[in-house]
Amino acid sequence: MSVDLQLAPKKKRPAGEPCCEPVVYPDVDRDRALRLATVAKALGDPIRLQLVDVLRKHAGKVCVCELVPLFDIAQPTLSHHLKKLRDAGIVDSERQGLWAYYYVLPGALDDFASWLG
Amino acid sequence: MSVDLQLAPKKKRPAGEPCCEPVVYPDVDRDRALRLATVAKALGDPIRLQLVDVLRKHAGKVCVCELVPLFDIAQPTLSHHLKKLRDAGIVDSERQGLWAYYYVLPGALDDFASWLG
DNA sequence: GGCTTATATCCATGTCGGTCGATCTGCAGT
DNA sequence: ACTGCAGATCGACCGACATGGATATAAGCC
Repeated sequence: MSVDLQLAPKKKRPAGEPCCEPVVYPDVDRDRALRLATVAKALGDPIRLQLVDVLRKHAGKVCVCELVPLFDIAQPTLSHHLKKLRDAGIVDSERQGLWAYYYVLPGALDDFASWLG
Repeated sequence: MSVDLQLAPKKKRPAGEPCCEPVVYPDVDRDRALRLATVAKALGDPIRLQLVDVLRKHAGKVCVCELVPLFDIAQPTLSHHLKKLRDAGIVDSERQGLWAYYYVLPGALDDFASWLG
């Protein structure tokens, strides 16, 4: 787990020259780092990344039954990955009768994208 | 592991209406998804994300001895995280005498940033 | 009601990841 | 050579995660 970043205290150096120029300052506090890392971790699997890619490129909601044949994994595994993405706040789902439709939550990746610059 | 995405085959639906409009097409192939997910996974830890944030904001190379006091973790743990970032191709290090200096590899995050849009 | 289909949940298993203490490697200074 | 320090590696522990088979839930069709 991370902690709130603060300026590095001056420590005695063995020799004359310091190890590096001045200090290092942080811009991202612990909570924001946790939120950003949560999104990154959810995207840290090739299948989930491809899922998000497909959902983003496709305007509107996509039925799970369209997603299953795209990957070489069992259906419960795909459902598991979709749940991970839902828990990370990246996608959401909507049931219509037998089928479930998934879509990327608008702005879900904006914070991460702006951090990347 | 993911597979190459292809168009969803037409499957028989139980009732008349199809489950969703046409089909879904992919833009990211398996190899690119693997590369992007590797970067995302490396950023999927709050400490590593803060590390990258500090290194990016600081022009030039940063000594490890400046990084250690920023976090509430043991030194081997920080070294482990830095190694993860190095293995992911995000940062690199350079030794000068006793000290090691880390820096973000130029363009290491460009592909990921452009995927995010 | 009974059958089929779509999706989610449960469960077991094997692997991966974060953490830290101990230890090792280099380097610098005496 | 000896001592001290910075950083990396090793080993172990433990919890998290990916995977898939079996099962549950839920809705349409006959």
